[in-house]
Amino acid sequence: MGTKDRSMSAARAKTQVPANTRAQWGTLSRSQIVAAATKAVKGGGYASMTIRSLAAQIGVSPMSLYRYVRDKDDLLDEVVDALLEEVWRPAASEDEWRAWIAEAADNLRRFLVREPAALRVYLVHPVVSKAALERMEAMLGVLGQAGLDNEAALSAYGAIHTYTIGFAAFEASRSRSVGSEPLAGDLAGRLASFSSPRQFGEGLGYLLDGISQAAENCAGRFSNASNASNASNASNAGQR
Amino acid sequence: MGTKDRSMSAARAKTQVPANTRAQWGTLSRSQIVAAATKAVKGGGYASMTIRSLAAQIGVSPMSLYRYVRDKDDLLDEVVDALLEEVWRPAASEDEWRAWIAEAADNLRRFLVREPAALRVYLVHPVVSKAALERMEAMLGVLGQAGLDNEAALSAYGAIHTYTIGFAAFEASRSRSVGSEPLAGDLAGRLASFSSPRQFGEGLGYLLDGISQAAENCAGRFSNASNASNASNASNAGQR
DNA sequence: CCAGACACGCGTACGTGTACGCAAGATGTG
DNA sequence: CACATCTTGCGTACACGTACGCGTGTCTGG
Repeated sequence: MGTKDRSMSAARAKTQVPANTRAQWGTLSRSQIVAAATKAVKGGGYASMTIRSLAAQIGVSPMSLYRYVRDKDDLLDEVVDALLEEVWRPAASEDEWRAWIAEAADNLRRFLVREPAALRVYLVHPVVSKAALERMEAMLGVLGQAGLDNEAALSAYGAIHTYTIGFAAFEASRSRSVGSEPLAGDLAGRLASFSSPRQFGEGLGYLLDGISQAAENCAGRFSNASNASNASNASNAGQR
Repeated sequence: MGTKDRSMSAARAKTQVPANTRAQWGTLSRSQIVAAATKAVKGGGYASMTIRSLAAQIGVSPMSLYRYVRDKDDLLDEVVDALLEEVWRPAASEDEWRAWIAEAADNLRRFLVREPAALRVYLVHPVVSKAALERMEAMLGVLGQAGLDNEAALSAYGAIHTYTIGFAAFEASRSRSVGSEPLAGDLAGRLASFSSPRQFGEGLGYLLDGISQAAENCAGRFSNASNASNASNASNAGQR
Protein backbone atom coordinates (compact mmCIF):
# COMPACT_ATOMS: atom_id res chain seq x y z
CA MET A 1 0.00 0.00 0.00
CA GLY A 2 1.35 3.29 -1.11
CA THR A 3 2.61 6.21 0.82
CA LYS A 4 -0.50 8.18 0.41
CA ASP A 5 -1.04 11.34 2.33
CA ARG A 6 -3.57 10.07 4.83
CA SER A 7 -4.49 13.72 5.34
CA MET A 8 -5.63 12.97 8.79
CA SER A 9 -9.24 12.67 9.62
CA ALA A 10 -9.19 10.04 12.29
CA ALA A 11 -12.34 9.62 14.26
CA ARG A 12 -13.96 11.99 11.83
CA ALA A 13 -16.38 13.04 14.48
CA LYS A 14 -14.33 15.95 15.70
CA THR A 15 -13.25 17.74 12.61
CA GLN A 16 -13.85 21.36 11.85
CA VAL A 17 -15.93 20.38 8.90
CA PRO A 18 -19.44 19.26 9.75
CA ALA A 19 -17.90 15.83 9.52
CA ASN A 20 -20.36 14.84 6.91
CA THR A 21 -17.76 14.63 4.19
CA ARG A 22 -17.23 11.19 2.88
CA ALA A 23 -13.70 9.88 2.70
CA GLN A 24 -11.59 10.41 -0.38
CA TRP A 25 -11.90 8.03 -3.23
CA GLY A 26 -9.48 5.16 -3.02
CA THR A 27 -8.57 5.70 0.59
CA LEU A 28 -9.29 2.16 1.56
CA SER A 29 -7.48 -1.03 0.76
CA ARG A 30 -7.53 -4.43 2.32
CA SER A 31 -3.95 -4.31 3.43
CA GLN A 32 -4.46 -0.98 5.07
CA ILE A 33 -7.43 -2.30 6.98
CA VAL A 34 -5.50 -5.35 8.06
CA ALA A 35 -2.65 -3.17 9.23
CA ALA A 36 -4.93 -0.98 11.27
CA ALA A 37 -6.65 -4.01 12.75
CA THR A 38 -3.32 -5.56 13.65
CA LYS A 39 -2.26 -2.41 15.43
CA ALA A 40 -5.57 -2.28 17.25
CA VAL A 41 -5.22 -5.88 18.39
CA LYS A 42 -1.65 -5.41 19.56
CA GLY A 43 -2.54 -2.43 21.68
CA GLY A 44 -5.90 -2.51 23.35
CA GLY A 45 -6.48 -6.15 22.66
CA TYR A 46 -9.00 -8.12 20.75
CA ALA A 47 -12.04 -7.25 22.82
CA SER A 48 -11.75 -3.57 22.07
CA MET A 49 -11.30 -4.09 18.36
CA THR A 50 -14.76 -3.55 16.98
CA ILE A 51 -15.64 -2.90 13.39
CA ARG A 52 -16.97 0.49 14.33
CA SER A 53 -13.92 1.55 16.29
CA LEU A 54 -11.66 0.29 13.58
CA ALA A 55 -13.54 2.27 10.98
CA ALA A 56 -13.39 5.36 13.15
CA GLN A 57 -9.65 4.87 13.57
CA ILE A 58 -9.17 4.76 9.84
CA GLY A 59 -11.52 7.65 9.41
CA VAL A 60 -14.17 5.92 7.43
CA SER A 61 -17.67 4.59 7.86
CA PRO A 62 -18.09 1.10 9.33
CA MET A 63 -19.81 -0.32 6.30
CA SER A 64 -17.03 0.80 4.03
CA LEU A 65 -14.77 -1.88 5.41
CA TYR A 66 -17.04 -4.57 4.07
CA ARG A 67 -15.98 -3.78 0.54
CA TYR A 68 -12.63 -5.34 1.35
CA VAL A 69 -13.40 -7.79 4.06
CA ARG A 70 -16.02 -10.52 4.04
CA ASP A 71 -16.66 -10.22 7.74
CA LYS A 72 -14.84 -9.70 10.98
CA ASP A 73 -13.51 -13.25 11.05
CA ASP A 74 -12.06 -12.85 7.61
CA LEU A 75 -10.20 -9.82 8.86
CA LEU A 76 -8.99 -11.58 11.97
CA ASP A 77 -7.62 -14.44 9.92
CA GLU A 78 -5.17 -12.17 8.28
CA VAL A 79 -4.29 -10.33 11.45
CA VAL A 80 -3.59 -13.55 13.27
CA ASP A 81 -1.46 -14.84 10.44
CA ALA A 82 0.72 -11.79 10.72
CA LEU A 83 1.07 -12.25 14.46
CA LEU A 84 1.72 -15.98 14.25
CA GLU A 85 4.45 -15.50 11.71
CA GLU A 86 6.51 -13.67 14.30
CA VAL A 87 6.35 -16.23 17.05
CA TRP A 88 5.91 -19.81 16.01
CA ARG A 89 9.47 -20.85 15.25
CA PRO A 90 11.28 -22.93 17.86
CA ALA A 91 14.81 -22.08 18.83
CA ALA A 92 15.85 -25.69 19.33
CA SER A 93 17.70 -27.58 16.65
CA GLU A 94 15.61 -29.70 14.34
CA ASP A 95 17.91 -32.59 15.06
CA GLU A 96 16.47 -32.90 18.51
CA TRP A 97 13.02 -33.62 17.25
CA ARG A 98 11.42 -34.03 20.61
CA ALA A 99 12.62 -30.73 21.98
CA TRP A 100 11.85 -29.01 18.72
CA ILE A 101 8.30 -30.31 18.59
CA ALA A 102 7.71 -29.54 22.22
CA GLU A 103 8.89 -26.01 21.75
CA ALA A 104 6.80 -25.48 18.65
CA ALA A 105 3.73 -26.70 20.47
CA ASP A 106 4.48 -24.52 23.43
CA ASN A 107 5.03 -21.48 21.25
CA LEU A 108 1.63 -21.94 19.72
CA ARG A 109 0.04 -22.52 23.09
CA ARG A 110 1.51 -19.35 24.55
CA PHE A 111 0.50 -17.40 21.51
CA LEU A 112 -3.07 -18.59 21.68
CA VAL A 113 -3.36 -17.85 25.36
CA ARG A 114 -1.79 -14.44 25.10
CA GLU A 115 -3.84 -13.38 22.11
CA PRO A 116 -7.55 -14.14 22.41
CA ALA A 117 -8.10 -13.11 18.83
CA ALA A 118 -5.83 -15.92 17.74
CA LEU A 119 -7.57 -18.46 19.90
CA ARG A 120 -10.87 -17.40 18.44
CA VAL A 121 -9.56 -17.87 14.93
CA TYR A 122 -8.17 -21.29 15.73
CA LEU A 123 -11.45 -22.37 17.24
CA VAL A 124 -13.77 -21.07 14.60
CA HIS A 125 -12.22 -22.84 11.63
CA PRO A 126 -9.09 -24.69 10.59
CA VAL A 127 -6.30 -22.20 10.09
CA VAL A 128 -4.75 -22.47 6.69
CA SER A 129 -3.00 -19.15 6.49
CA LYS A 130 0.52 -18.81 5.18
CA ALA A 131 2.34 -18.95 8.47
CA ALA A 132 0.16 -21.78 9.71
CA LEU A 133 0.93 -23.86 6.65
CA GLU A 134 4.64 -23.17 6.92
CA ARG A 135 4.49 -24.31 10.48
CA MET A 136 2.65 -27.46 9.59
CA GLU A 137 5.11 -28.38 6.87
CA ALA A 138 7.99 -27.79 9.21
CA MET A 139 6.48 -29.98 11.87
CA LEU A 140 5.70 -32.74 9.44
CA GLY A 141 9.29 -32.57 8.28
CA VAL A 142 10.68 -32.92 11.75
CA LEU A 143 8.27 -35.70 12.56
CA GLY A 144 9.33 -37.55 9.45
CA GLN A 145 12.93 -37.14 10.35
CA ALA A 146 12.07 -38.65 13.72
CA GLY A 147 11.21 -41.88 11.98
CA LEU A 148 7.53 -41.58 11.18
CA ASP A 149 6.27 -42.34 7.72
CA ASN A 150 4.02 -39.83 6.03
CA GLU A 151 0.80 -41.15 7.34
CA ALA A 152 2.01 -41.52 10.87
CA ALA A 153 3.54 -38.06 10.82
CA LEU A 154 0.22 -36.63 9.74
CA SER A 155 -1.57 -38.45 12.46
CA ALA A 156 0.96 -37.40 15.07
CA TYR A 157 0.81 -33.82 13.92
CA GLY A 158 -2.95 -33.87 14.16
CA ALA A 159 -2.84 -35.23 17.65
CA ILE A 160 -0.30 -32.69 18.82
CA HIS A 161 -2.14 -29.89 17.13
CA THR A 162 -5.53 -30.61 18.59
CA TYR A 163 -4.02 -31.22 21.99
CA THR A 164 -2.28 -27.88 21.87
CA ILE A 165 -5.36 -25.97 20.83
CA GLY A 166 -7.49 -27.80 23.34
CA PHE A 167 -5.09 -27.00 26.09
CA ALA A 168 -4.84 -23.38 25.12
CA ALA A 169 -8.60 -23.10 25.02
CA PHE A 170 -8.84 -24.61 28.44
CA GLU A 171 -6.11 -22.46 29.88
CA ALA A 172 -7.57 -19.29 28.45
CA SER A 173 -11.06 -20.15 29.56
CA ARG A 174 -9.87 -20.80 33.04
CA SER A 175 -7.95 -17.60 33.36
CA ARG A 176 -10.99 -15.82 31.99
CA SER A 177 -13.16 -17.13 34.76
CA VAL A 178 -11.07 -16.71 37.87
CA GLY A 179 -13.04 -14.94 40.52
CA SER A 180 -16.43 -15.74 39.10
CA GLU A 181 -17.61 -18.74 41.01
CA PRO A 182 -15.98 -19.50 44.35
CA LEU A 183 -15.77 -23.18 43.44
CA ALA A 184 -15.59 -25.54 46.36
CA GLY A 185 -12.51 -27.08 47.82
CA ASP A 186 -9.95 -29.04 45.92
CA LEU A 187 -11.81 -28.53 42.71
CA ALA A 188 -10.28 -25.13 42.14
CA GLY A 189 -6.87 -26.60 42.71
CA ARG A 190 -7.53 -29.45 40.37
CA LEU A 191 -8.64 -27.14 37.62
CA ALA A 192 -5.64 -24.95 38.22
CA SER A 193 -3.33 -27.91 37.86
CA PHE A 194 -5.00 -28.84 34.60
CA SER A 195 -4.08 -25.57 33.05
CA SER A 196 -0.56 -25.02 34.27
CA PRO A 197 2.21 -24.88 31.70
CA ARG A 198 3.68 -27.81 33.54
CA GLN A 199 0.60 -29.86 32.90
CA PHE A 200 0.83 -28.92 29.26
CA GLY A 201 4.28 -30.37 29.16
CA GLU A 202 3.20 -33.54 30.90
CA GLY A 203 0.30 -34.20 28.59
CA LEU A 204 2.48 -33.48 25.63
CA GLY A 205 4.98 -35.87 27.12
CA TYR A 206 2.41 -38.67 27.09
CA LEU A 207 1.68 -37.88 23.49
CA LEU A 208 5.32 -37.83 22.50
CA ASP A 209 5.96 -41.06 24.35
CA GLY A 210 3.23 -42.69 22.34
CA ILE A 211 4.56 -41.16 19.17
CA SER A 212 8.04 -42.40 19.92
CA GLN A 213 6.73 -45.90 20.07
CA ALA A 214 4.98 -45.40 16.80
CA ALA A 215 8.20 -44.15 15.30
CA GLU A 216 10.00 -47.27 16.41
CA ASN A 217 7.31 -49.37 14.84
CA CYS A 218 7.49 -47.36 11.66
CA ALA A 219 11.18 -47.72 11.39
CA GLY A 220 10.61 -51.42 11.64
CA ARG A 221 13.72 -53.42 10.90
CA PHE A 222 15.55 -50.44 9.50
CA SER A 223 17.86 -49.17 12.11
CA ASN A 224 16.90 -45.63 11.50
CA ALA A 225 19.07 -42.95 12.87
CA SER A 226 17.18 -39.88 13.89
CA ASN A 227 16.64 -41.34 17.26
CA ALA A 228 18.08 -38.58 19.29
CA SER A 229 15.95 -39.38 22.22
CA ASN A 230 13.84 -42.37 23.12
CA ALA A 231 15.89 -43.06 26.17
CA SER A 232 15.40 -41.16 29.31
CA ASN A 233 14.23 -37.84 28.15
CA ALA A 234 10.53 -38.12 28.22
CA SER A 235 10.55 -35.64 30.97
CA ASN A 236 10.38 -31.94 30.57
CA ALA A 237 8.52 -31.90 27.32
CA GLY A 238 8.16 -28.23 26.93
CA GLN A 239 7.48 -26.04 29.82
CA ARG A 240 8.07 -22.42 29.28
CA MET B 1 -42.71 -25.47 38.95
CA GLY B 2 -46.38 -26.16 39.42
CA THR B 3 -49.00 -27.31 37.03
CA LYS B 4 -50.22 -23.85 36.43
CA ASP B 5 -52.67 -23.07 33.74
CA ARG B 6 -50.32 -21.47 31.28
CA SER B 7 -53.41 -19.98 29.66
CA MET B 8 -51.66 -19.82 26.41
CA SER B 9 -50.14 -16.63 25.22
CA ALA B 10 -47.14 -17.87 23.33
CA ALA B 11 -45.55 -15.35 21.08
CA ARG B 12 -47.90 -12.89 22.68
CA ALA B 13 -47.93 -10.80 19.57
CA LYS B 14 -51.02 -12.39 18.10
CA THR B 15 -53.51 -12.45 20.88
CA GLN B 16 -56.95 -11.00 20.76
CA VAL B 17 -56.04 -8.63 23.50
CA PRO B 18 -53.90 -5.71 22.44
CA ALA B 19 -51.08 -7.92 23.65
CA ASN B 20 -49.94 -5.34 26.07
CA THR B 21 -50.85 -7.40 29.09
CA ARG B 22 -47.93 -8.38 31.16
CA ALA B 23 -47.55 -12.02 32.10
CA GLN B 24 -49.09 -13.38 35.26
CA TRP B 25 -47.30 -13.04 38.48
CA GLY B 26 -45.02 -15.96 39.24
CA THR B 27 -45.14 -17.42 35.77
CA LEU B 28 -41.41 -17.61 35.49
CA SER B 29 -38.93 -19.83 37.25
CA ARG B 30 -35.39 -20.76 36.50
CA SER B 31 -36.16 -24.39 35.96
CA GLN B 32 -38.94 -23.56 33.55
CA ILE B 33 -36.61 -21.34 31.56
CA VAL B 34 -33.96 -24.03 31.50
CA ALA B 35 -36.52 -26.56 30.33
CA ALA B 36 -37.70 -24.32 27.52
CA ALA B 37 -34.15 -23.61 26.50
CA THR B 38 -33.29 -27.28 26.49
CA LYS B 39 -36.23 -28.02 24.26
CA ALA B 40 -35.25 -25.19 21.95
CA VAL B 41 -31.70 -26.47 21.71
CA LYS B 42 -32.76 -30.05 21.03
CA GLY B 43 -35.02 -29.04 18.20
CA GLY B 44 -33.90 -26.13 16.10
CA GLY B 45 -30.40 -26.16 17.44
CA TYR B 46 -28.24 -23.76 19.32
CA ALA B 47 -28.01 -21.08 16.69
CA SER B 48 -31.72 -20.48 16.65
CA MET B 49 -31.98 -20.28 20.41
CA THR B 50 -31.91 -16.59 21.10
CA ILE B 51 -32.95 -14.89 24.28
CA ARG B 52 -35.66 -13.11 22.39
CA SER B 53 -37.09 -16.19 20.75
CA LEU B 54 -36.93 -18.09 23.98
CA ALA B 55 -38.82 -15.36 25.76
CA ALA B 56 -41.42 -15.30 23.02
CA GLN B 57 -41.77 -19.05 23.28
CA ILE B 58 -42.44 -18.80 26.98
CA GLY B 59 -44.72 -15.88 26.40
CA VAL B 60 -42.78 -13.30 28.27
CA SER B 61 -40.61 -10.29 27.62
CA PRO B 62 -36.91 -10.90 26.91
CA MET B 63 -35.72 -8.94 29.88
CA SER B 64 -37.84 -10.95 32.25
CA LEU B 65 -35.55 -13.91 31.86
CA TYR B 66 -32.70 -12.02 33.38
CA ARG B 67 -34.32 -12.20 36.78
CA TYR B 68 -33.49 -15.88 36.83
CA VAL B 69 -30.47 -16.17 34.63
CA ARG B 70 -27.26 -14.18 34.83
CA ASP B 71 -26.74 -14.22 31.10
CA LYS B 72 -27.10 -16.53 28.15
CA ASP B 73 -24.01 -18.51 29.06
CA ASP B 74 -25.34 -19.13 32.52
CA LEU B 75 -28.45 -20.57 30.96
CA LEU B 76 -26.50 -22.70 28.52
CA ASP B 77 -24.43 -24.16 31.33
CA GLU B 78 -27.47 -25.73 32.82
CA VAL B 79 -28.89 -26.85 29.51
CA VAL B 80 -25.67 -28.54 28.56
CA ASP B 81 -25.40 -30.24 31.91
CA ALA B 82 -28.79 -31.80 31.35
CA LEU B 83 -27.79 -32.98 27.90
CA LEU B 84 -24.42 -34.29 29.02
CA GLU B 85 -25.96 -36.29 31.82
CA GLU B 86 -27.73 -38.45 29.27
CA VAL B 87 -24.78 -39.35 27.13
CA TRP B 88 -21.42 -39.43 28.84
CA ARG B 89 -21.41 -42.89 30.37
CA PRO B 90 -19.38 -45.57 28.60
CA ALA B 91 -20.85 -49.00 28.07
CA ALA B 92 -17.57 -50.79 28.52
CA SER B 93 -16.66 -52.39 31.81
CA GLU B 94 -14.52 -50.32 34.14
CA ASP B 95 -12.19 -53.23 34.43
CA GLU B 96 -10.95 -52.65 30.94
CA TRP B 97 -9.67 -49.23 31.73
CA ARG B 98 -8.32 -48.46 28.31
CA ALA B 99 -11.53 -49.26 26.50
CA TRP B 100 -13.56 -47.49 29.15
CA ILE B 101 -11.50 -44.32 28.97
CA ALA B 102 -11.48 -44.35 25.20
CA GLU B 103 -15.22 -44.69 25.09
CA ALA B 104 -15.75 -41.96 27.65
CA ALA B 105 -13.57 -39.64 25.62
CA ASP B 106 -15.34 -40.53 22.42
CA ASN B 107 -18.73 -40.01 23.98
CA LEU B 108 -17.76 -36.52 25.00
CA ARG B 109 -16.26 -35.80 21.62
CA ARG B 110 -19.39 -36.89 19.77
CA PHE B 111 -21.54 -34.90 22.12
CA LEU B 112 -19.53 -31.75 21.63
CA VAL B 113 -19.54 -32.09 17.88
CA ARG B 114 -23.21 -32.86 17.65
CA GLU B 115 -24.25 -30.07 19.98
CA PRO B 116 -22.60 -26.73 19.25
CA ALA B 117 -24.07 -25.26 22.39
CA ALA B 118 -22.10 -27.78 24.41
CA LEU B 119 -18.90 -27.04 22.57
CA ARG B 120 -19.37 -23.38 23.22
CA VAL B 121 -19.84 -24.00 26.91
CA TYR B 122 -16.76 -26.17 27.09
CA LEU B 123 -14.69 -23.57 25.33
CA VAL B 124 -15.84 -20.54 27.22
CA HIS B 125 -15.02 -21.75 30.71
CA PRO B 126 -14.16 -24.89 32.63
CA VAL B 127 -17.28 -26.98 33.03
CA VAL B 128 -17.98 -27.83 36.62
CA SER B 129 -21.61 -28.79 36.40
CA LYS B 130 -22.97 -31.83 38.16
CA ALA B 131 -22.70 -34.28 35.31
CA ALA B 132 -19.27 -33.01 34.36
CA LEU B 133 -17.98 -33.52 37.87
CA GLU B 134 -19.46 -36.98 38.09
CA ARG B 135 -17.74 -37.81 34.88
CA MET B 136 -14.43 -36.47 36.10
CA GLU B 137 -14.59 -38.46 39.31
CA ALA B 138 -15.44 -41.59 37.40
CA MET B 139 -12.53 -41.12 35.05
CA LEU B 140 -10.12 -40.42 37.87
CA GLY B 141 -11.33 -43.57 39.54
CA VAL B 142 -10.72 -45.70 36.50
CA LEU B 143 -7.36 -44.11 35.91
CA GLY B 144 -6.41 -44.84 39.49
CA GLN B 145 -7.47 -48.39 39.11
CA ALA B 146 -5.25 -48.58 36.05
CA GLY B 147 -2.26 -48.01 38.25
CA LEU B 148 -1.80 -44.28 38.36
CA ASP B 149 -1.38 -42.51 41.65
CA ASN B 150 -3.52 -39.49 42.38
CA GLU B 151 -1.26 -36.95 40.88
CA ALA B 152 -0.60 -38.92 37.74
CA ALA B 153 -4.30 -39.67 37.30
CA LEU B 154 -5.06 -35.98 37.49
CA SER B 155 -2.42 -35.21 34.96
CA ALA B 156 -3.58 -37.96 32.64
CA TYR B 157 -7.18 -36.87 32.96
CA GLY B 158 -6.23 -33.33 32.13
CA ALA B 159 -4.35 -34.43 29.06
CA ILE B 160 -7.18 -36.60 27.82
CA HIS B 161 -9.70 -33.93 28.54
CA THR B 162 -7.96 -31.14 26.73
CA TYR B 163 -7.16 -33.42 23.85
CA THR B 164 -10.80 -34.38 23.54
CA ILE B 165 -12.06 -30.84 23.63
CA GLY B 166 -9.41 -29.70 21.24
CA PHE B 167 -10.26 -32.41 18.82
CA ALA B 168 -13.97 -31.73 19.04
CA ALA B 169 -13.36 -28.05 18.45
CA PHE B 170 -11.29 -28.84 15.42
CA GLU B 171 -13.74 -31.33 14.03
CA ALA B 172 -16.67 -29.00 14.52
CA SER B 173 -14.83 -26.06 13.06
CA ARG B 174 -13.95 -28.07 10.03
CA SER B 175 -17.41 -29.34 9.36
CA ARG B 176 -18.63 -25.80 9.84
CA SER B 177 -16.40 -24.51 7.08
CA VAL B 178 -16.79 -27.08 4.35
CA GLY B 179 -17.61 -25.42 1.10
CA SER B 180 -16.29 -22.04 2.04
CA GLU B 181 -12.83 -21.89 0.63
CA PRO B 182 -11.94 -24.33 -2.15
CA LEU B 183 -8.59 -25.07 -0.49
CA ALA B 184 -5.91 -26.37 -2.79
CA GLY B 185 -4.92 -29.94 -3.34
CA ASP B 186 -3.92 -32.36 -0.67
CA LEU B 187 -4.50 -29.78 2.01
CA ALA B 188 -8.20 -30.46 2.11
CA GLY B 189 -7.50 -34.15 2.44
CA ARG B 190 -5.00 -33.56 5.18
CA LEU B 191 -7.42 -31.48 7.15
CA ALA B 192 -10.09 -34.06 6.64
CA SER B 193 -7.85 -36.78 7.98
CA PHE B 194 -7.11 -34.66 11.02
CA SER B 195 -10.72 -34.56 11.98
CA SER B 196 -11.86 -38.10 11.30
CA PRO B 197 -13.06 -40.19 14.22
CA ARG B 198 -10.30 -42.56 13.30
CA GLN B 199 -7.73 -39.86 13.85
CA PHE B 200 -9.29 -39.13 17.18
CA GLY B 201 -8.72 -42.71 18.16
CA GLU B 202 -5.14 -42.66 16.97
CA GLY B 203 -4.24 -39.54 18.85
CA LEU B 204 -5.94 -40.85 21.91
CA GLY B 205 -3.99 -44.04 21.40
CA TYR B 206 -0.71 -42.13 21.58
CA LEU B 207 -1.90 -40.52 24.75
CA LEU B 208 -2.97 -43.80 26.32
CA ASP B 209 0.29 -45.45 25.34
CA GLY B 210 2.13 -42.72 27.14
CA ILE B 211 -0.17 -43.03 30.10
CA SER B 212 0.31 -46.77 30.20
CA GLN B 213 4.00 -46.27 30.58
CA ALA B 214 3.38 -43.81 33.34
CA ALA B 215 1.14 -46.34 35.04
CA GLU B 216 3.88 -48.91 34.97
CA ASN B 217 6.28 -46.48 36.51
CA CYS B 218 3.76 -45.54 39.13
CA ALA B 219 3.10 -49.10 40.06
CA GLY B 220 6.80 -49.42 40.48
CA ARG B 221 7.59 -52.82 41.94
CA PHE B 222 3.93 -53.70 42.31
CA SER B 223 2.96 -55.93 39.46
CA ASN B 224 -0.18 -54.18 38.42
CA ALA B 225 -2.43 -55.63 35.77
CA SER B 226 -4.24 -53.08 33.65
CA ASN B 227 -2.27 -53.43 30.48
CA ALA B 228 -4.82 -54.12 27.78
CA SER B 229 -2.92 -52.96 24.79
CA ASN B 230 0.18 -51.49 23.24
CA ALA B 231 3.34 -53.43 22.90
CA SER B 232 7.01 -53.05 22.40
CA ASN B 233 7.81 -50.34 24.80
CA ALA B 234 11.09 -50.91 26.41
CA SER B 235 12.51 -48.65 29.00
CA ASN B 236 12.52 -44.92 29.15
CA ALA B 237 9.82 -42.39 29.68
CA GLY B 238 10.19 -40.94 33.08
CA GLN B 239 7.44 -38.48 33.28
CA ARG B 240 6.32 -36.77 36.41
C1' DC C 1 -56.23 -2.75 57.68
C1' DC C 2 -52.67 -0.17 56.11
C1' DA C 3 -47.94 1.33 54.97
C1' DG C 4 -43.54 0.08 53.88
C1' DA C 5 -40.51 -3.31 51.89
C1' DC C 6 -39.69 -6.41 48.60
C1' DA C 7 -40.23 -9.48 44.30
C1' DC C 8 -41.11 -9.50 39.64
C1' DG C 9 -42.15 -8.47 34.79
C1' DC C 10 -40.85 -5.39 31.48
C1' DG C 11 -39.95 -0.79 28.47
C1' DT C 12 -36.30 1.65 26.80
C1' DA C 13 -31.90 2.14 25.08
C1' DC C 14 -27.11 1.04 23.83
C1' DG C 15 -23.36 -1.14 21.27
C1' DT C 16 -22.47 -4.99 18.44
C1' DG C 17 -21.98 -7.30 13.47
C1' DT C 18 -23.69 -6.78 9.05
C1' DA C 19 -27.58 -7.12 4.85
C1' DC C 20 -29.27 -4.10 1.45
C1' DG C 21 -29.13 -0.76 -1.75
C1' DC C 22 -28.23 4.28 -3.04
C1' DA C 23 -25.42 7.87 -4.76
C1' DA C 24 -21.10 9.95 -6.07
C1' DG C 25 -16.61 9.44 -8.25
C1' DA C 26 -14.03 7.05 -11.98
C1' DT C 27 -13.73 5.01 -16.38
C1' DG C 28 -14.95 3.68 -20.74
C1' DT C 29 -17.51 4.27 -25.37
C1' DG C 30 -20.17 6.71 -28.98
C1' DC D 1 -18.91 16.03 -24.79
C1' DA D 2 -22.79 12.88 -23.45
C1' DC D 3 -23.98 8.87 -21.71
C1' DA D 4 -23.55 4.10 -19.70
C1' DT D 5 -21.31 1.29 -16.55
C1' DC D 6 -18.54 -0.06 -13.00
C1' DT D 7 -16.31 1.00 -8.45
C1' DT D 8 -16.47 2.53 -3.84
C1' DG D 9 -17.94 4.83 0.34
C1' DC D 10 -21.73 4.98 3.15
C1' DG D 11 -26.84 5.66 5.34
C1' DT D 12 -30.32 3.04 7.07
C1' DA D 13 -32.06 -0.74 9.35
C1' DC D 14 -32.28 -5.19 11.69
C1' DA D 15 -31.53 -8.84 15.22
C1' DC D 16 -28.69 -9.81 18.83
C1' DG D 17 -27.36 -9.68 24.15
C1' DT D 18 -28.18 -7.05 27.99
C1' DA D 19 -27.64 -2.52 31.55
C1' DC D 20 -30.69 0.31 33.94
C1' DG D 21 -34.50 1.49 36.38
C1' DC D 22 -39.79 1.95 36.62
C1' DG D 23 -44.25 0.45 37.97
C1' DT D 24 -47.05 -3.04 39.62
C1' DG D 25 -48.13 -7.12 42.41
C1' DT D 26 -47.38 -9.59 46.87
C1' DC D 27 -46.10 -10.01 51.49
C1' DT D 28 -45.09 -8.49 56.30
C1' DG D 29 -44.98 -5.85 60.55
C1' DG D 30 -47.52 -2.54 63.21
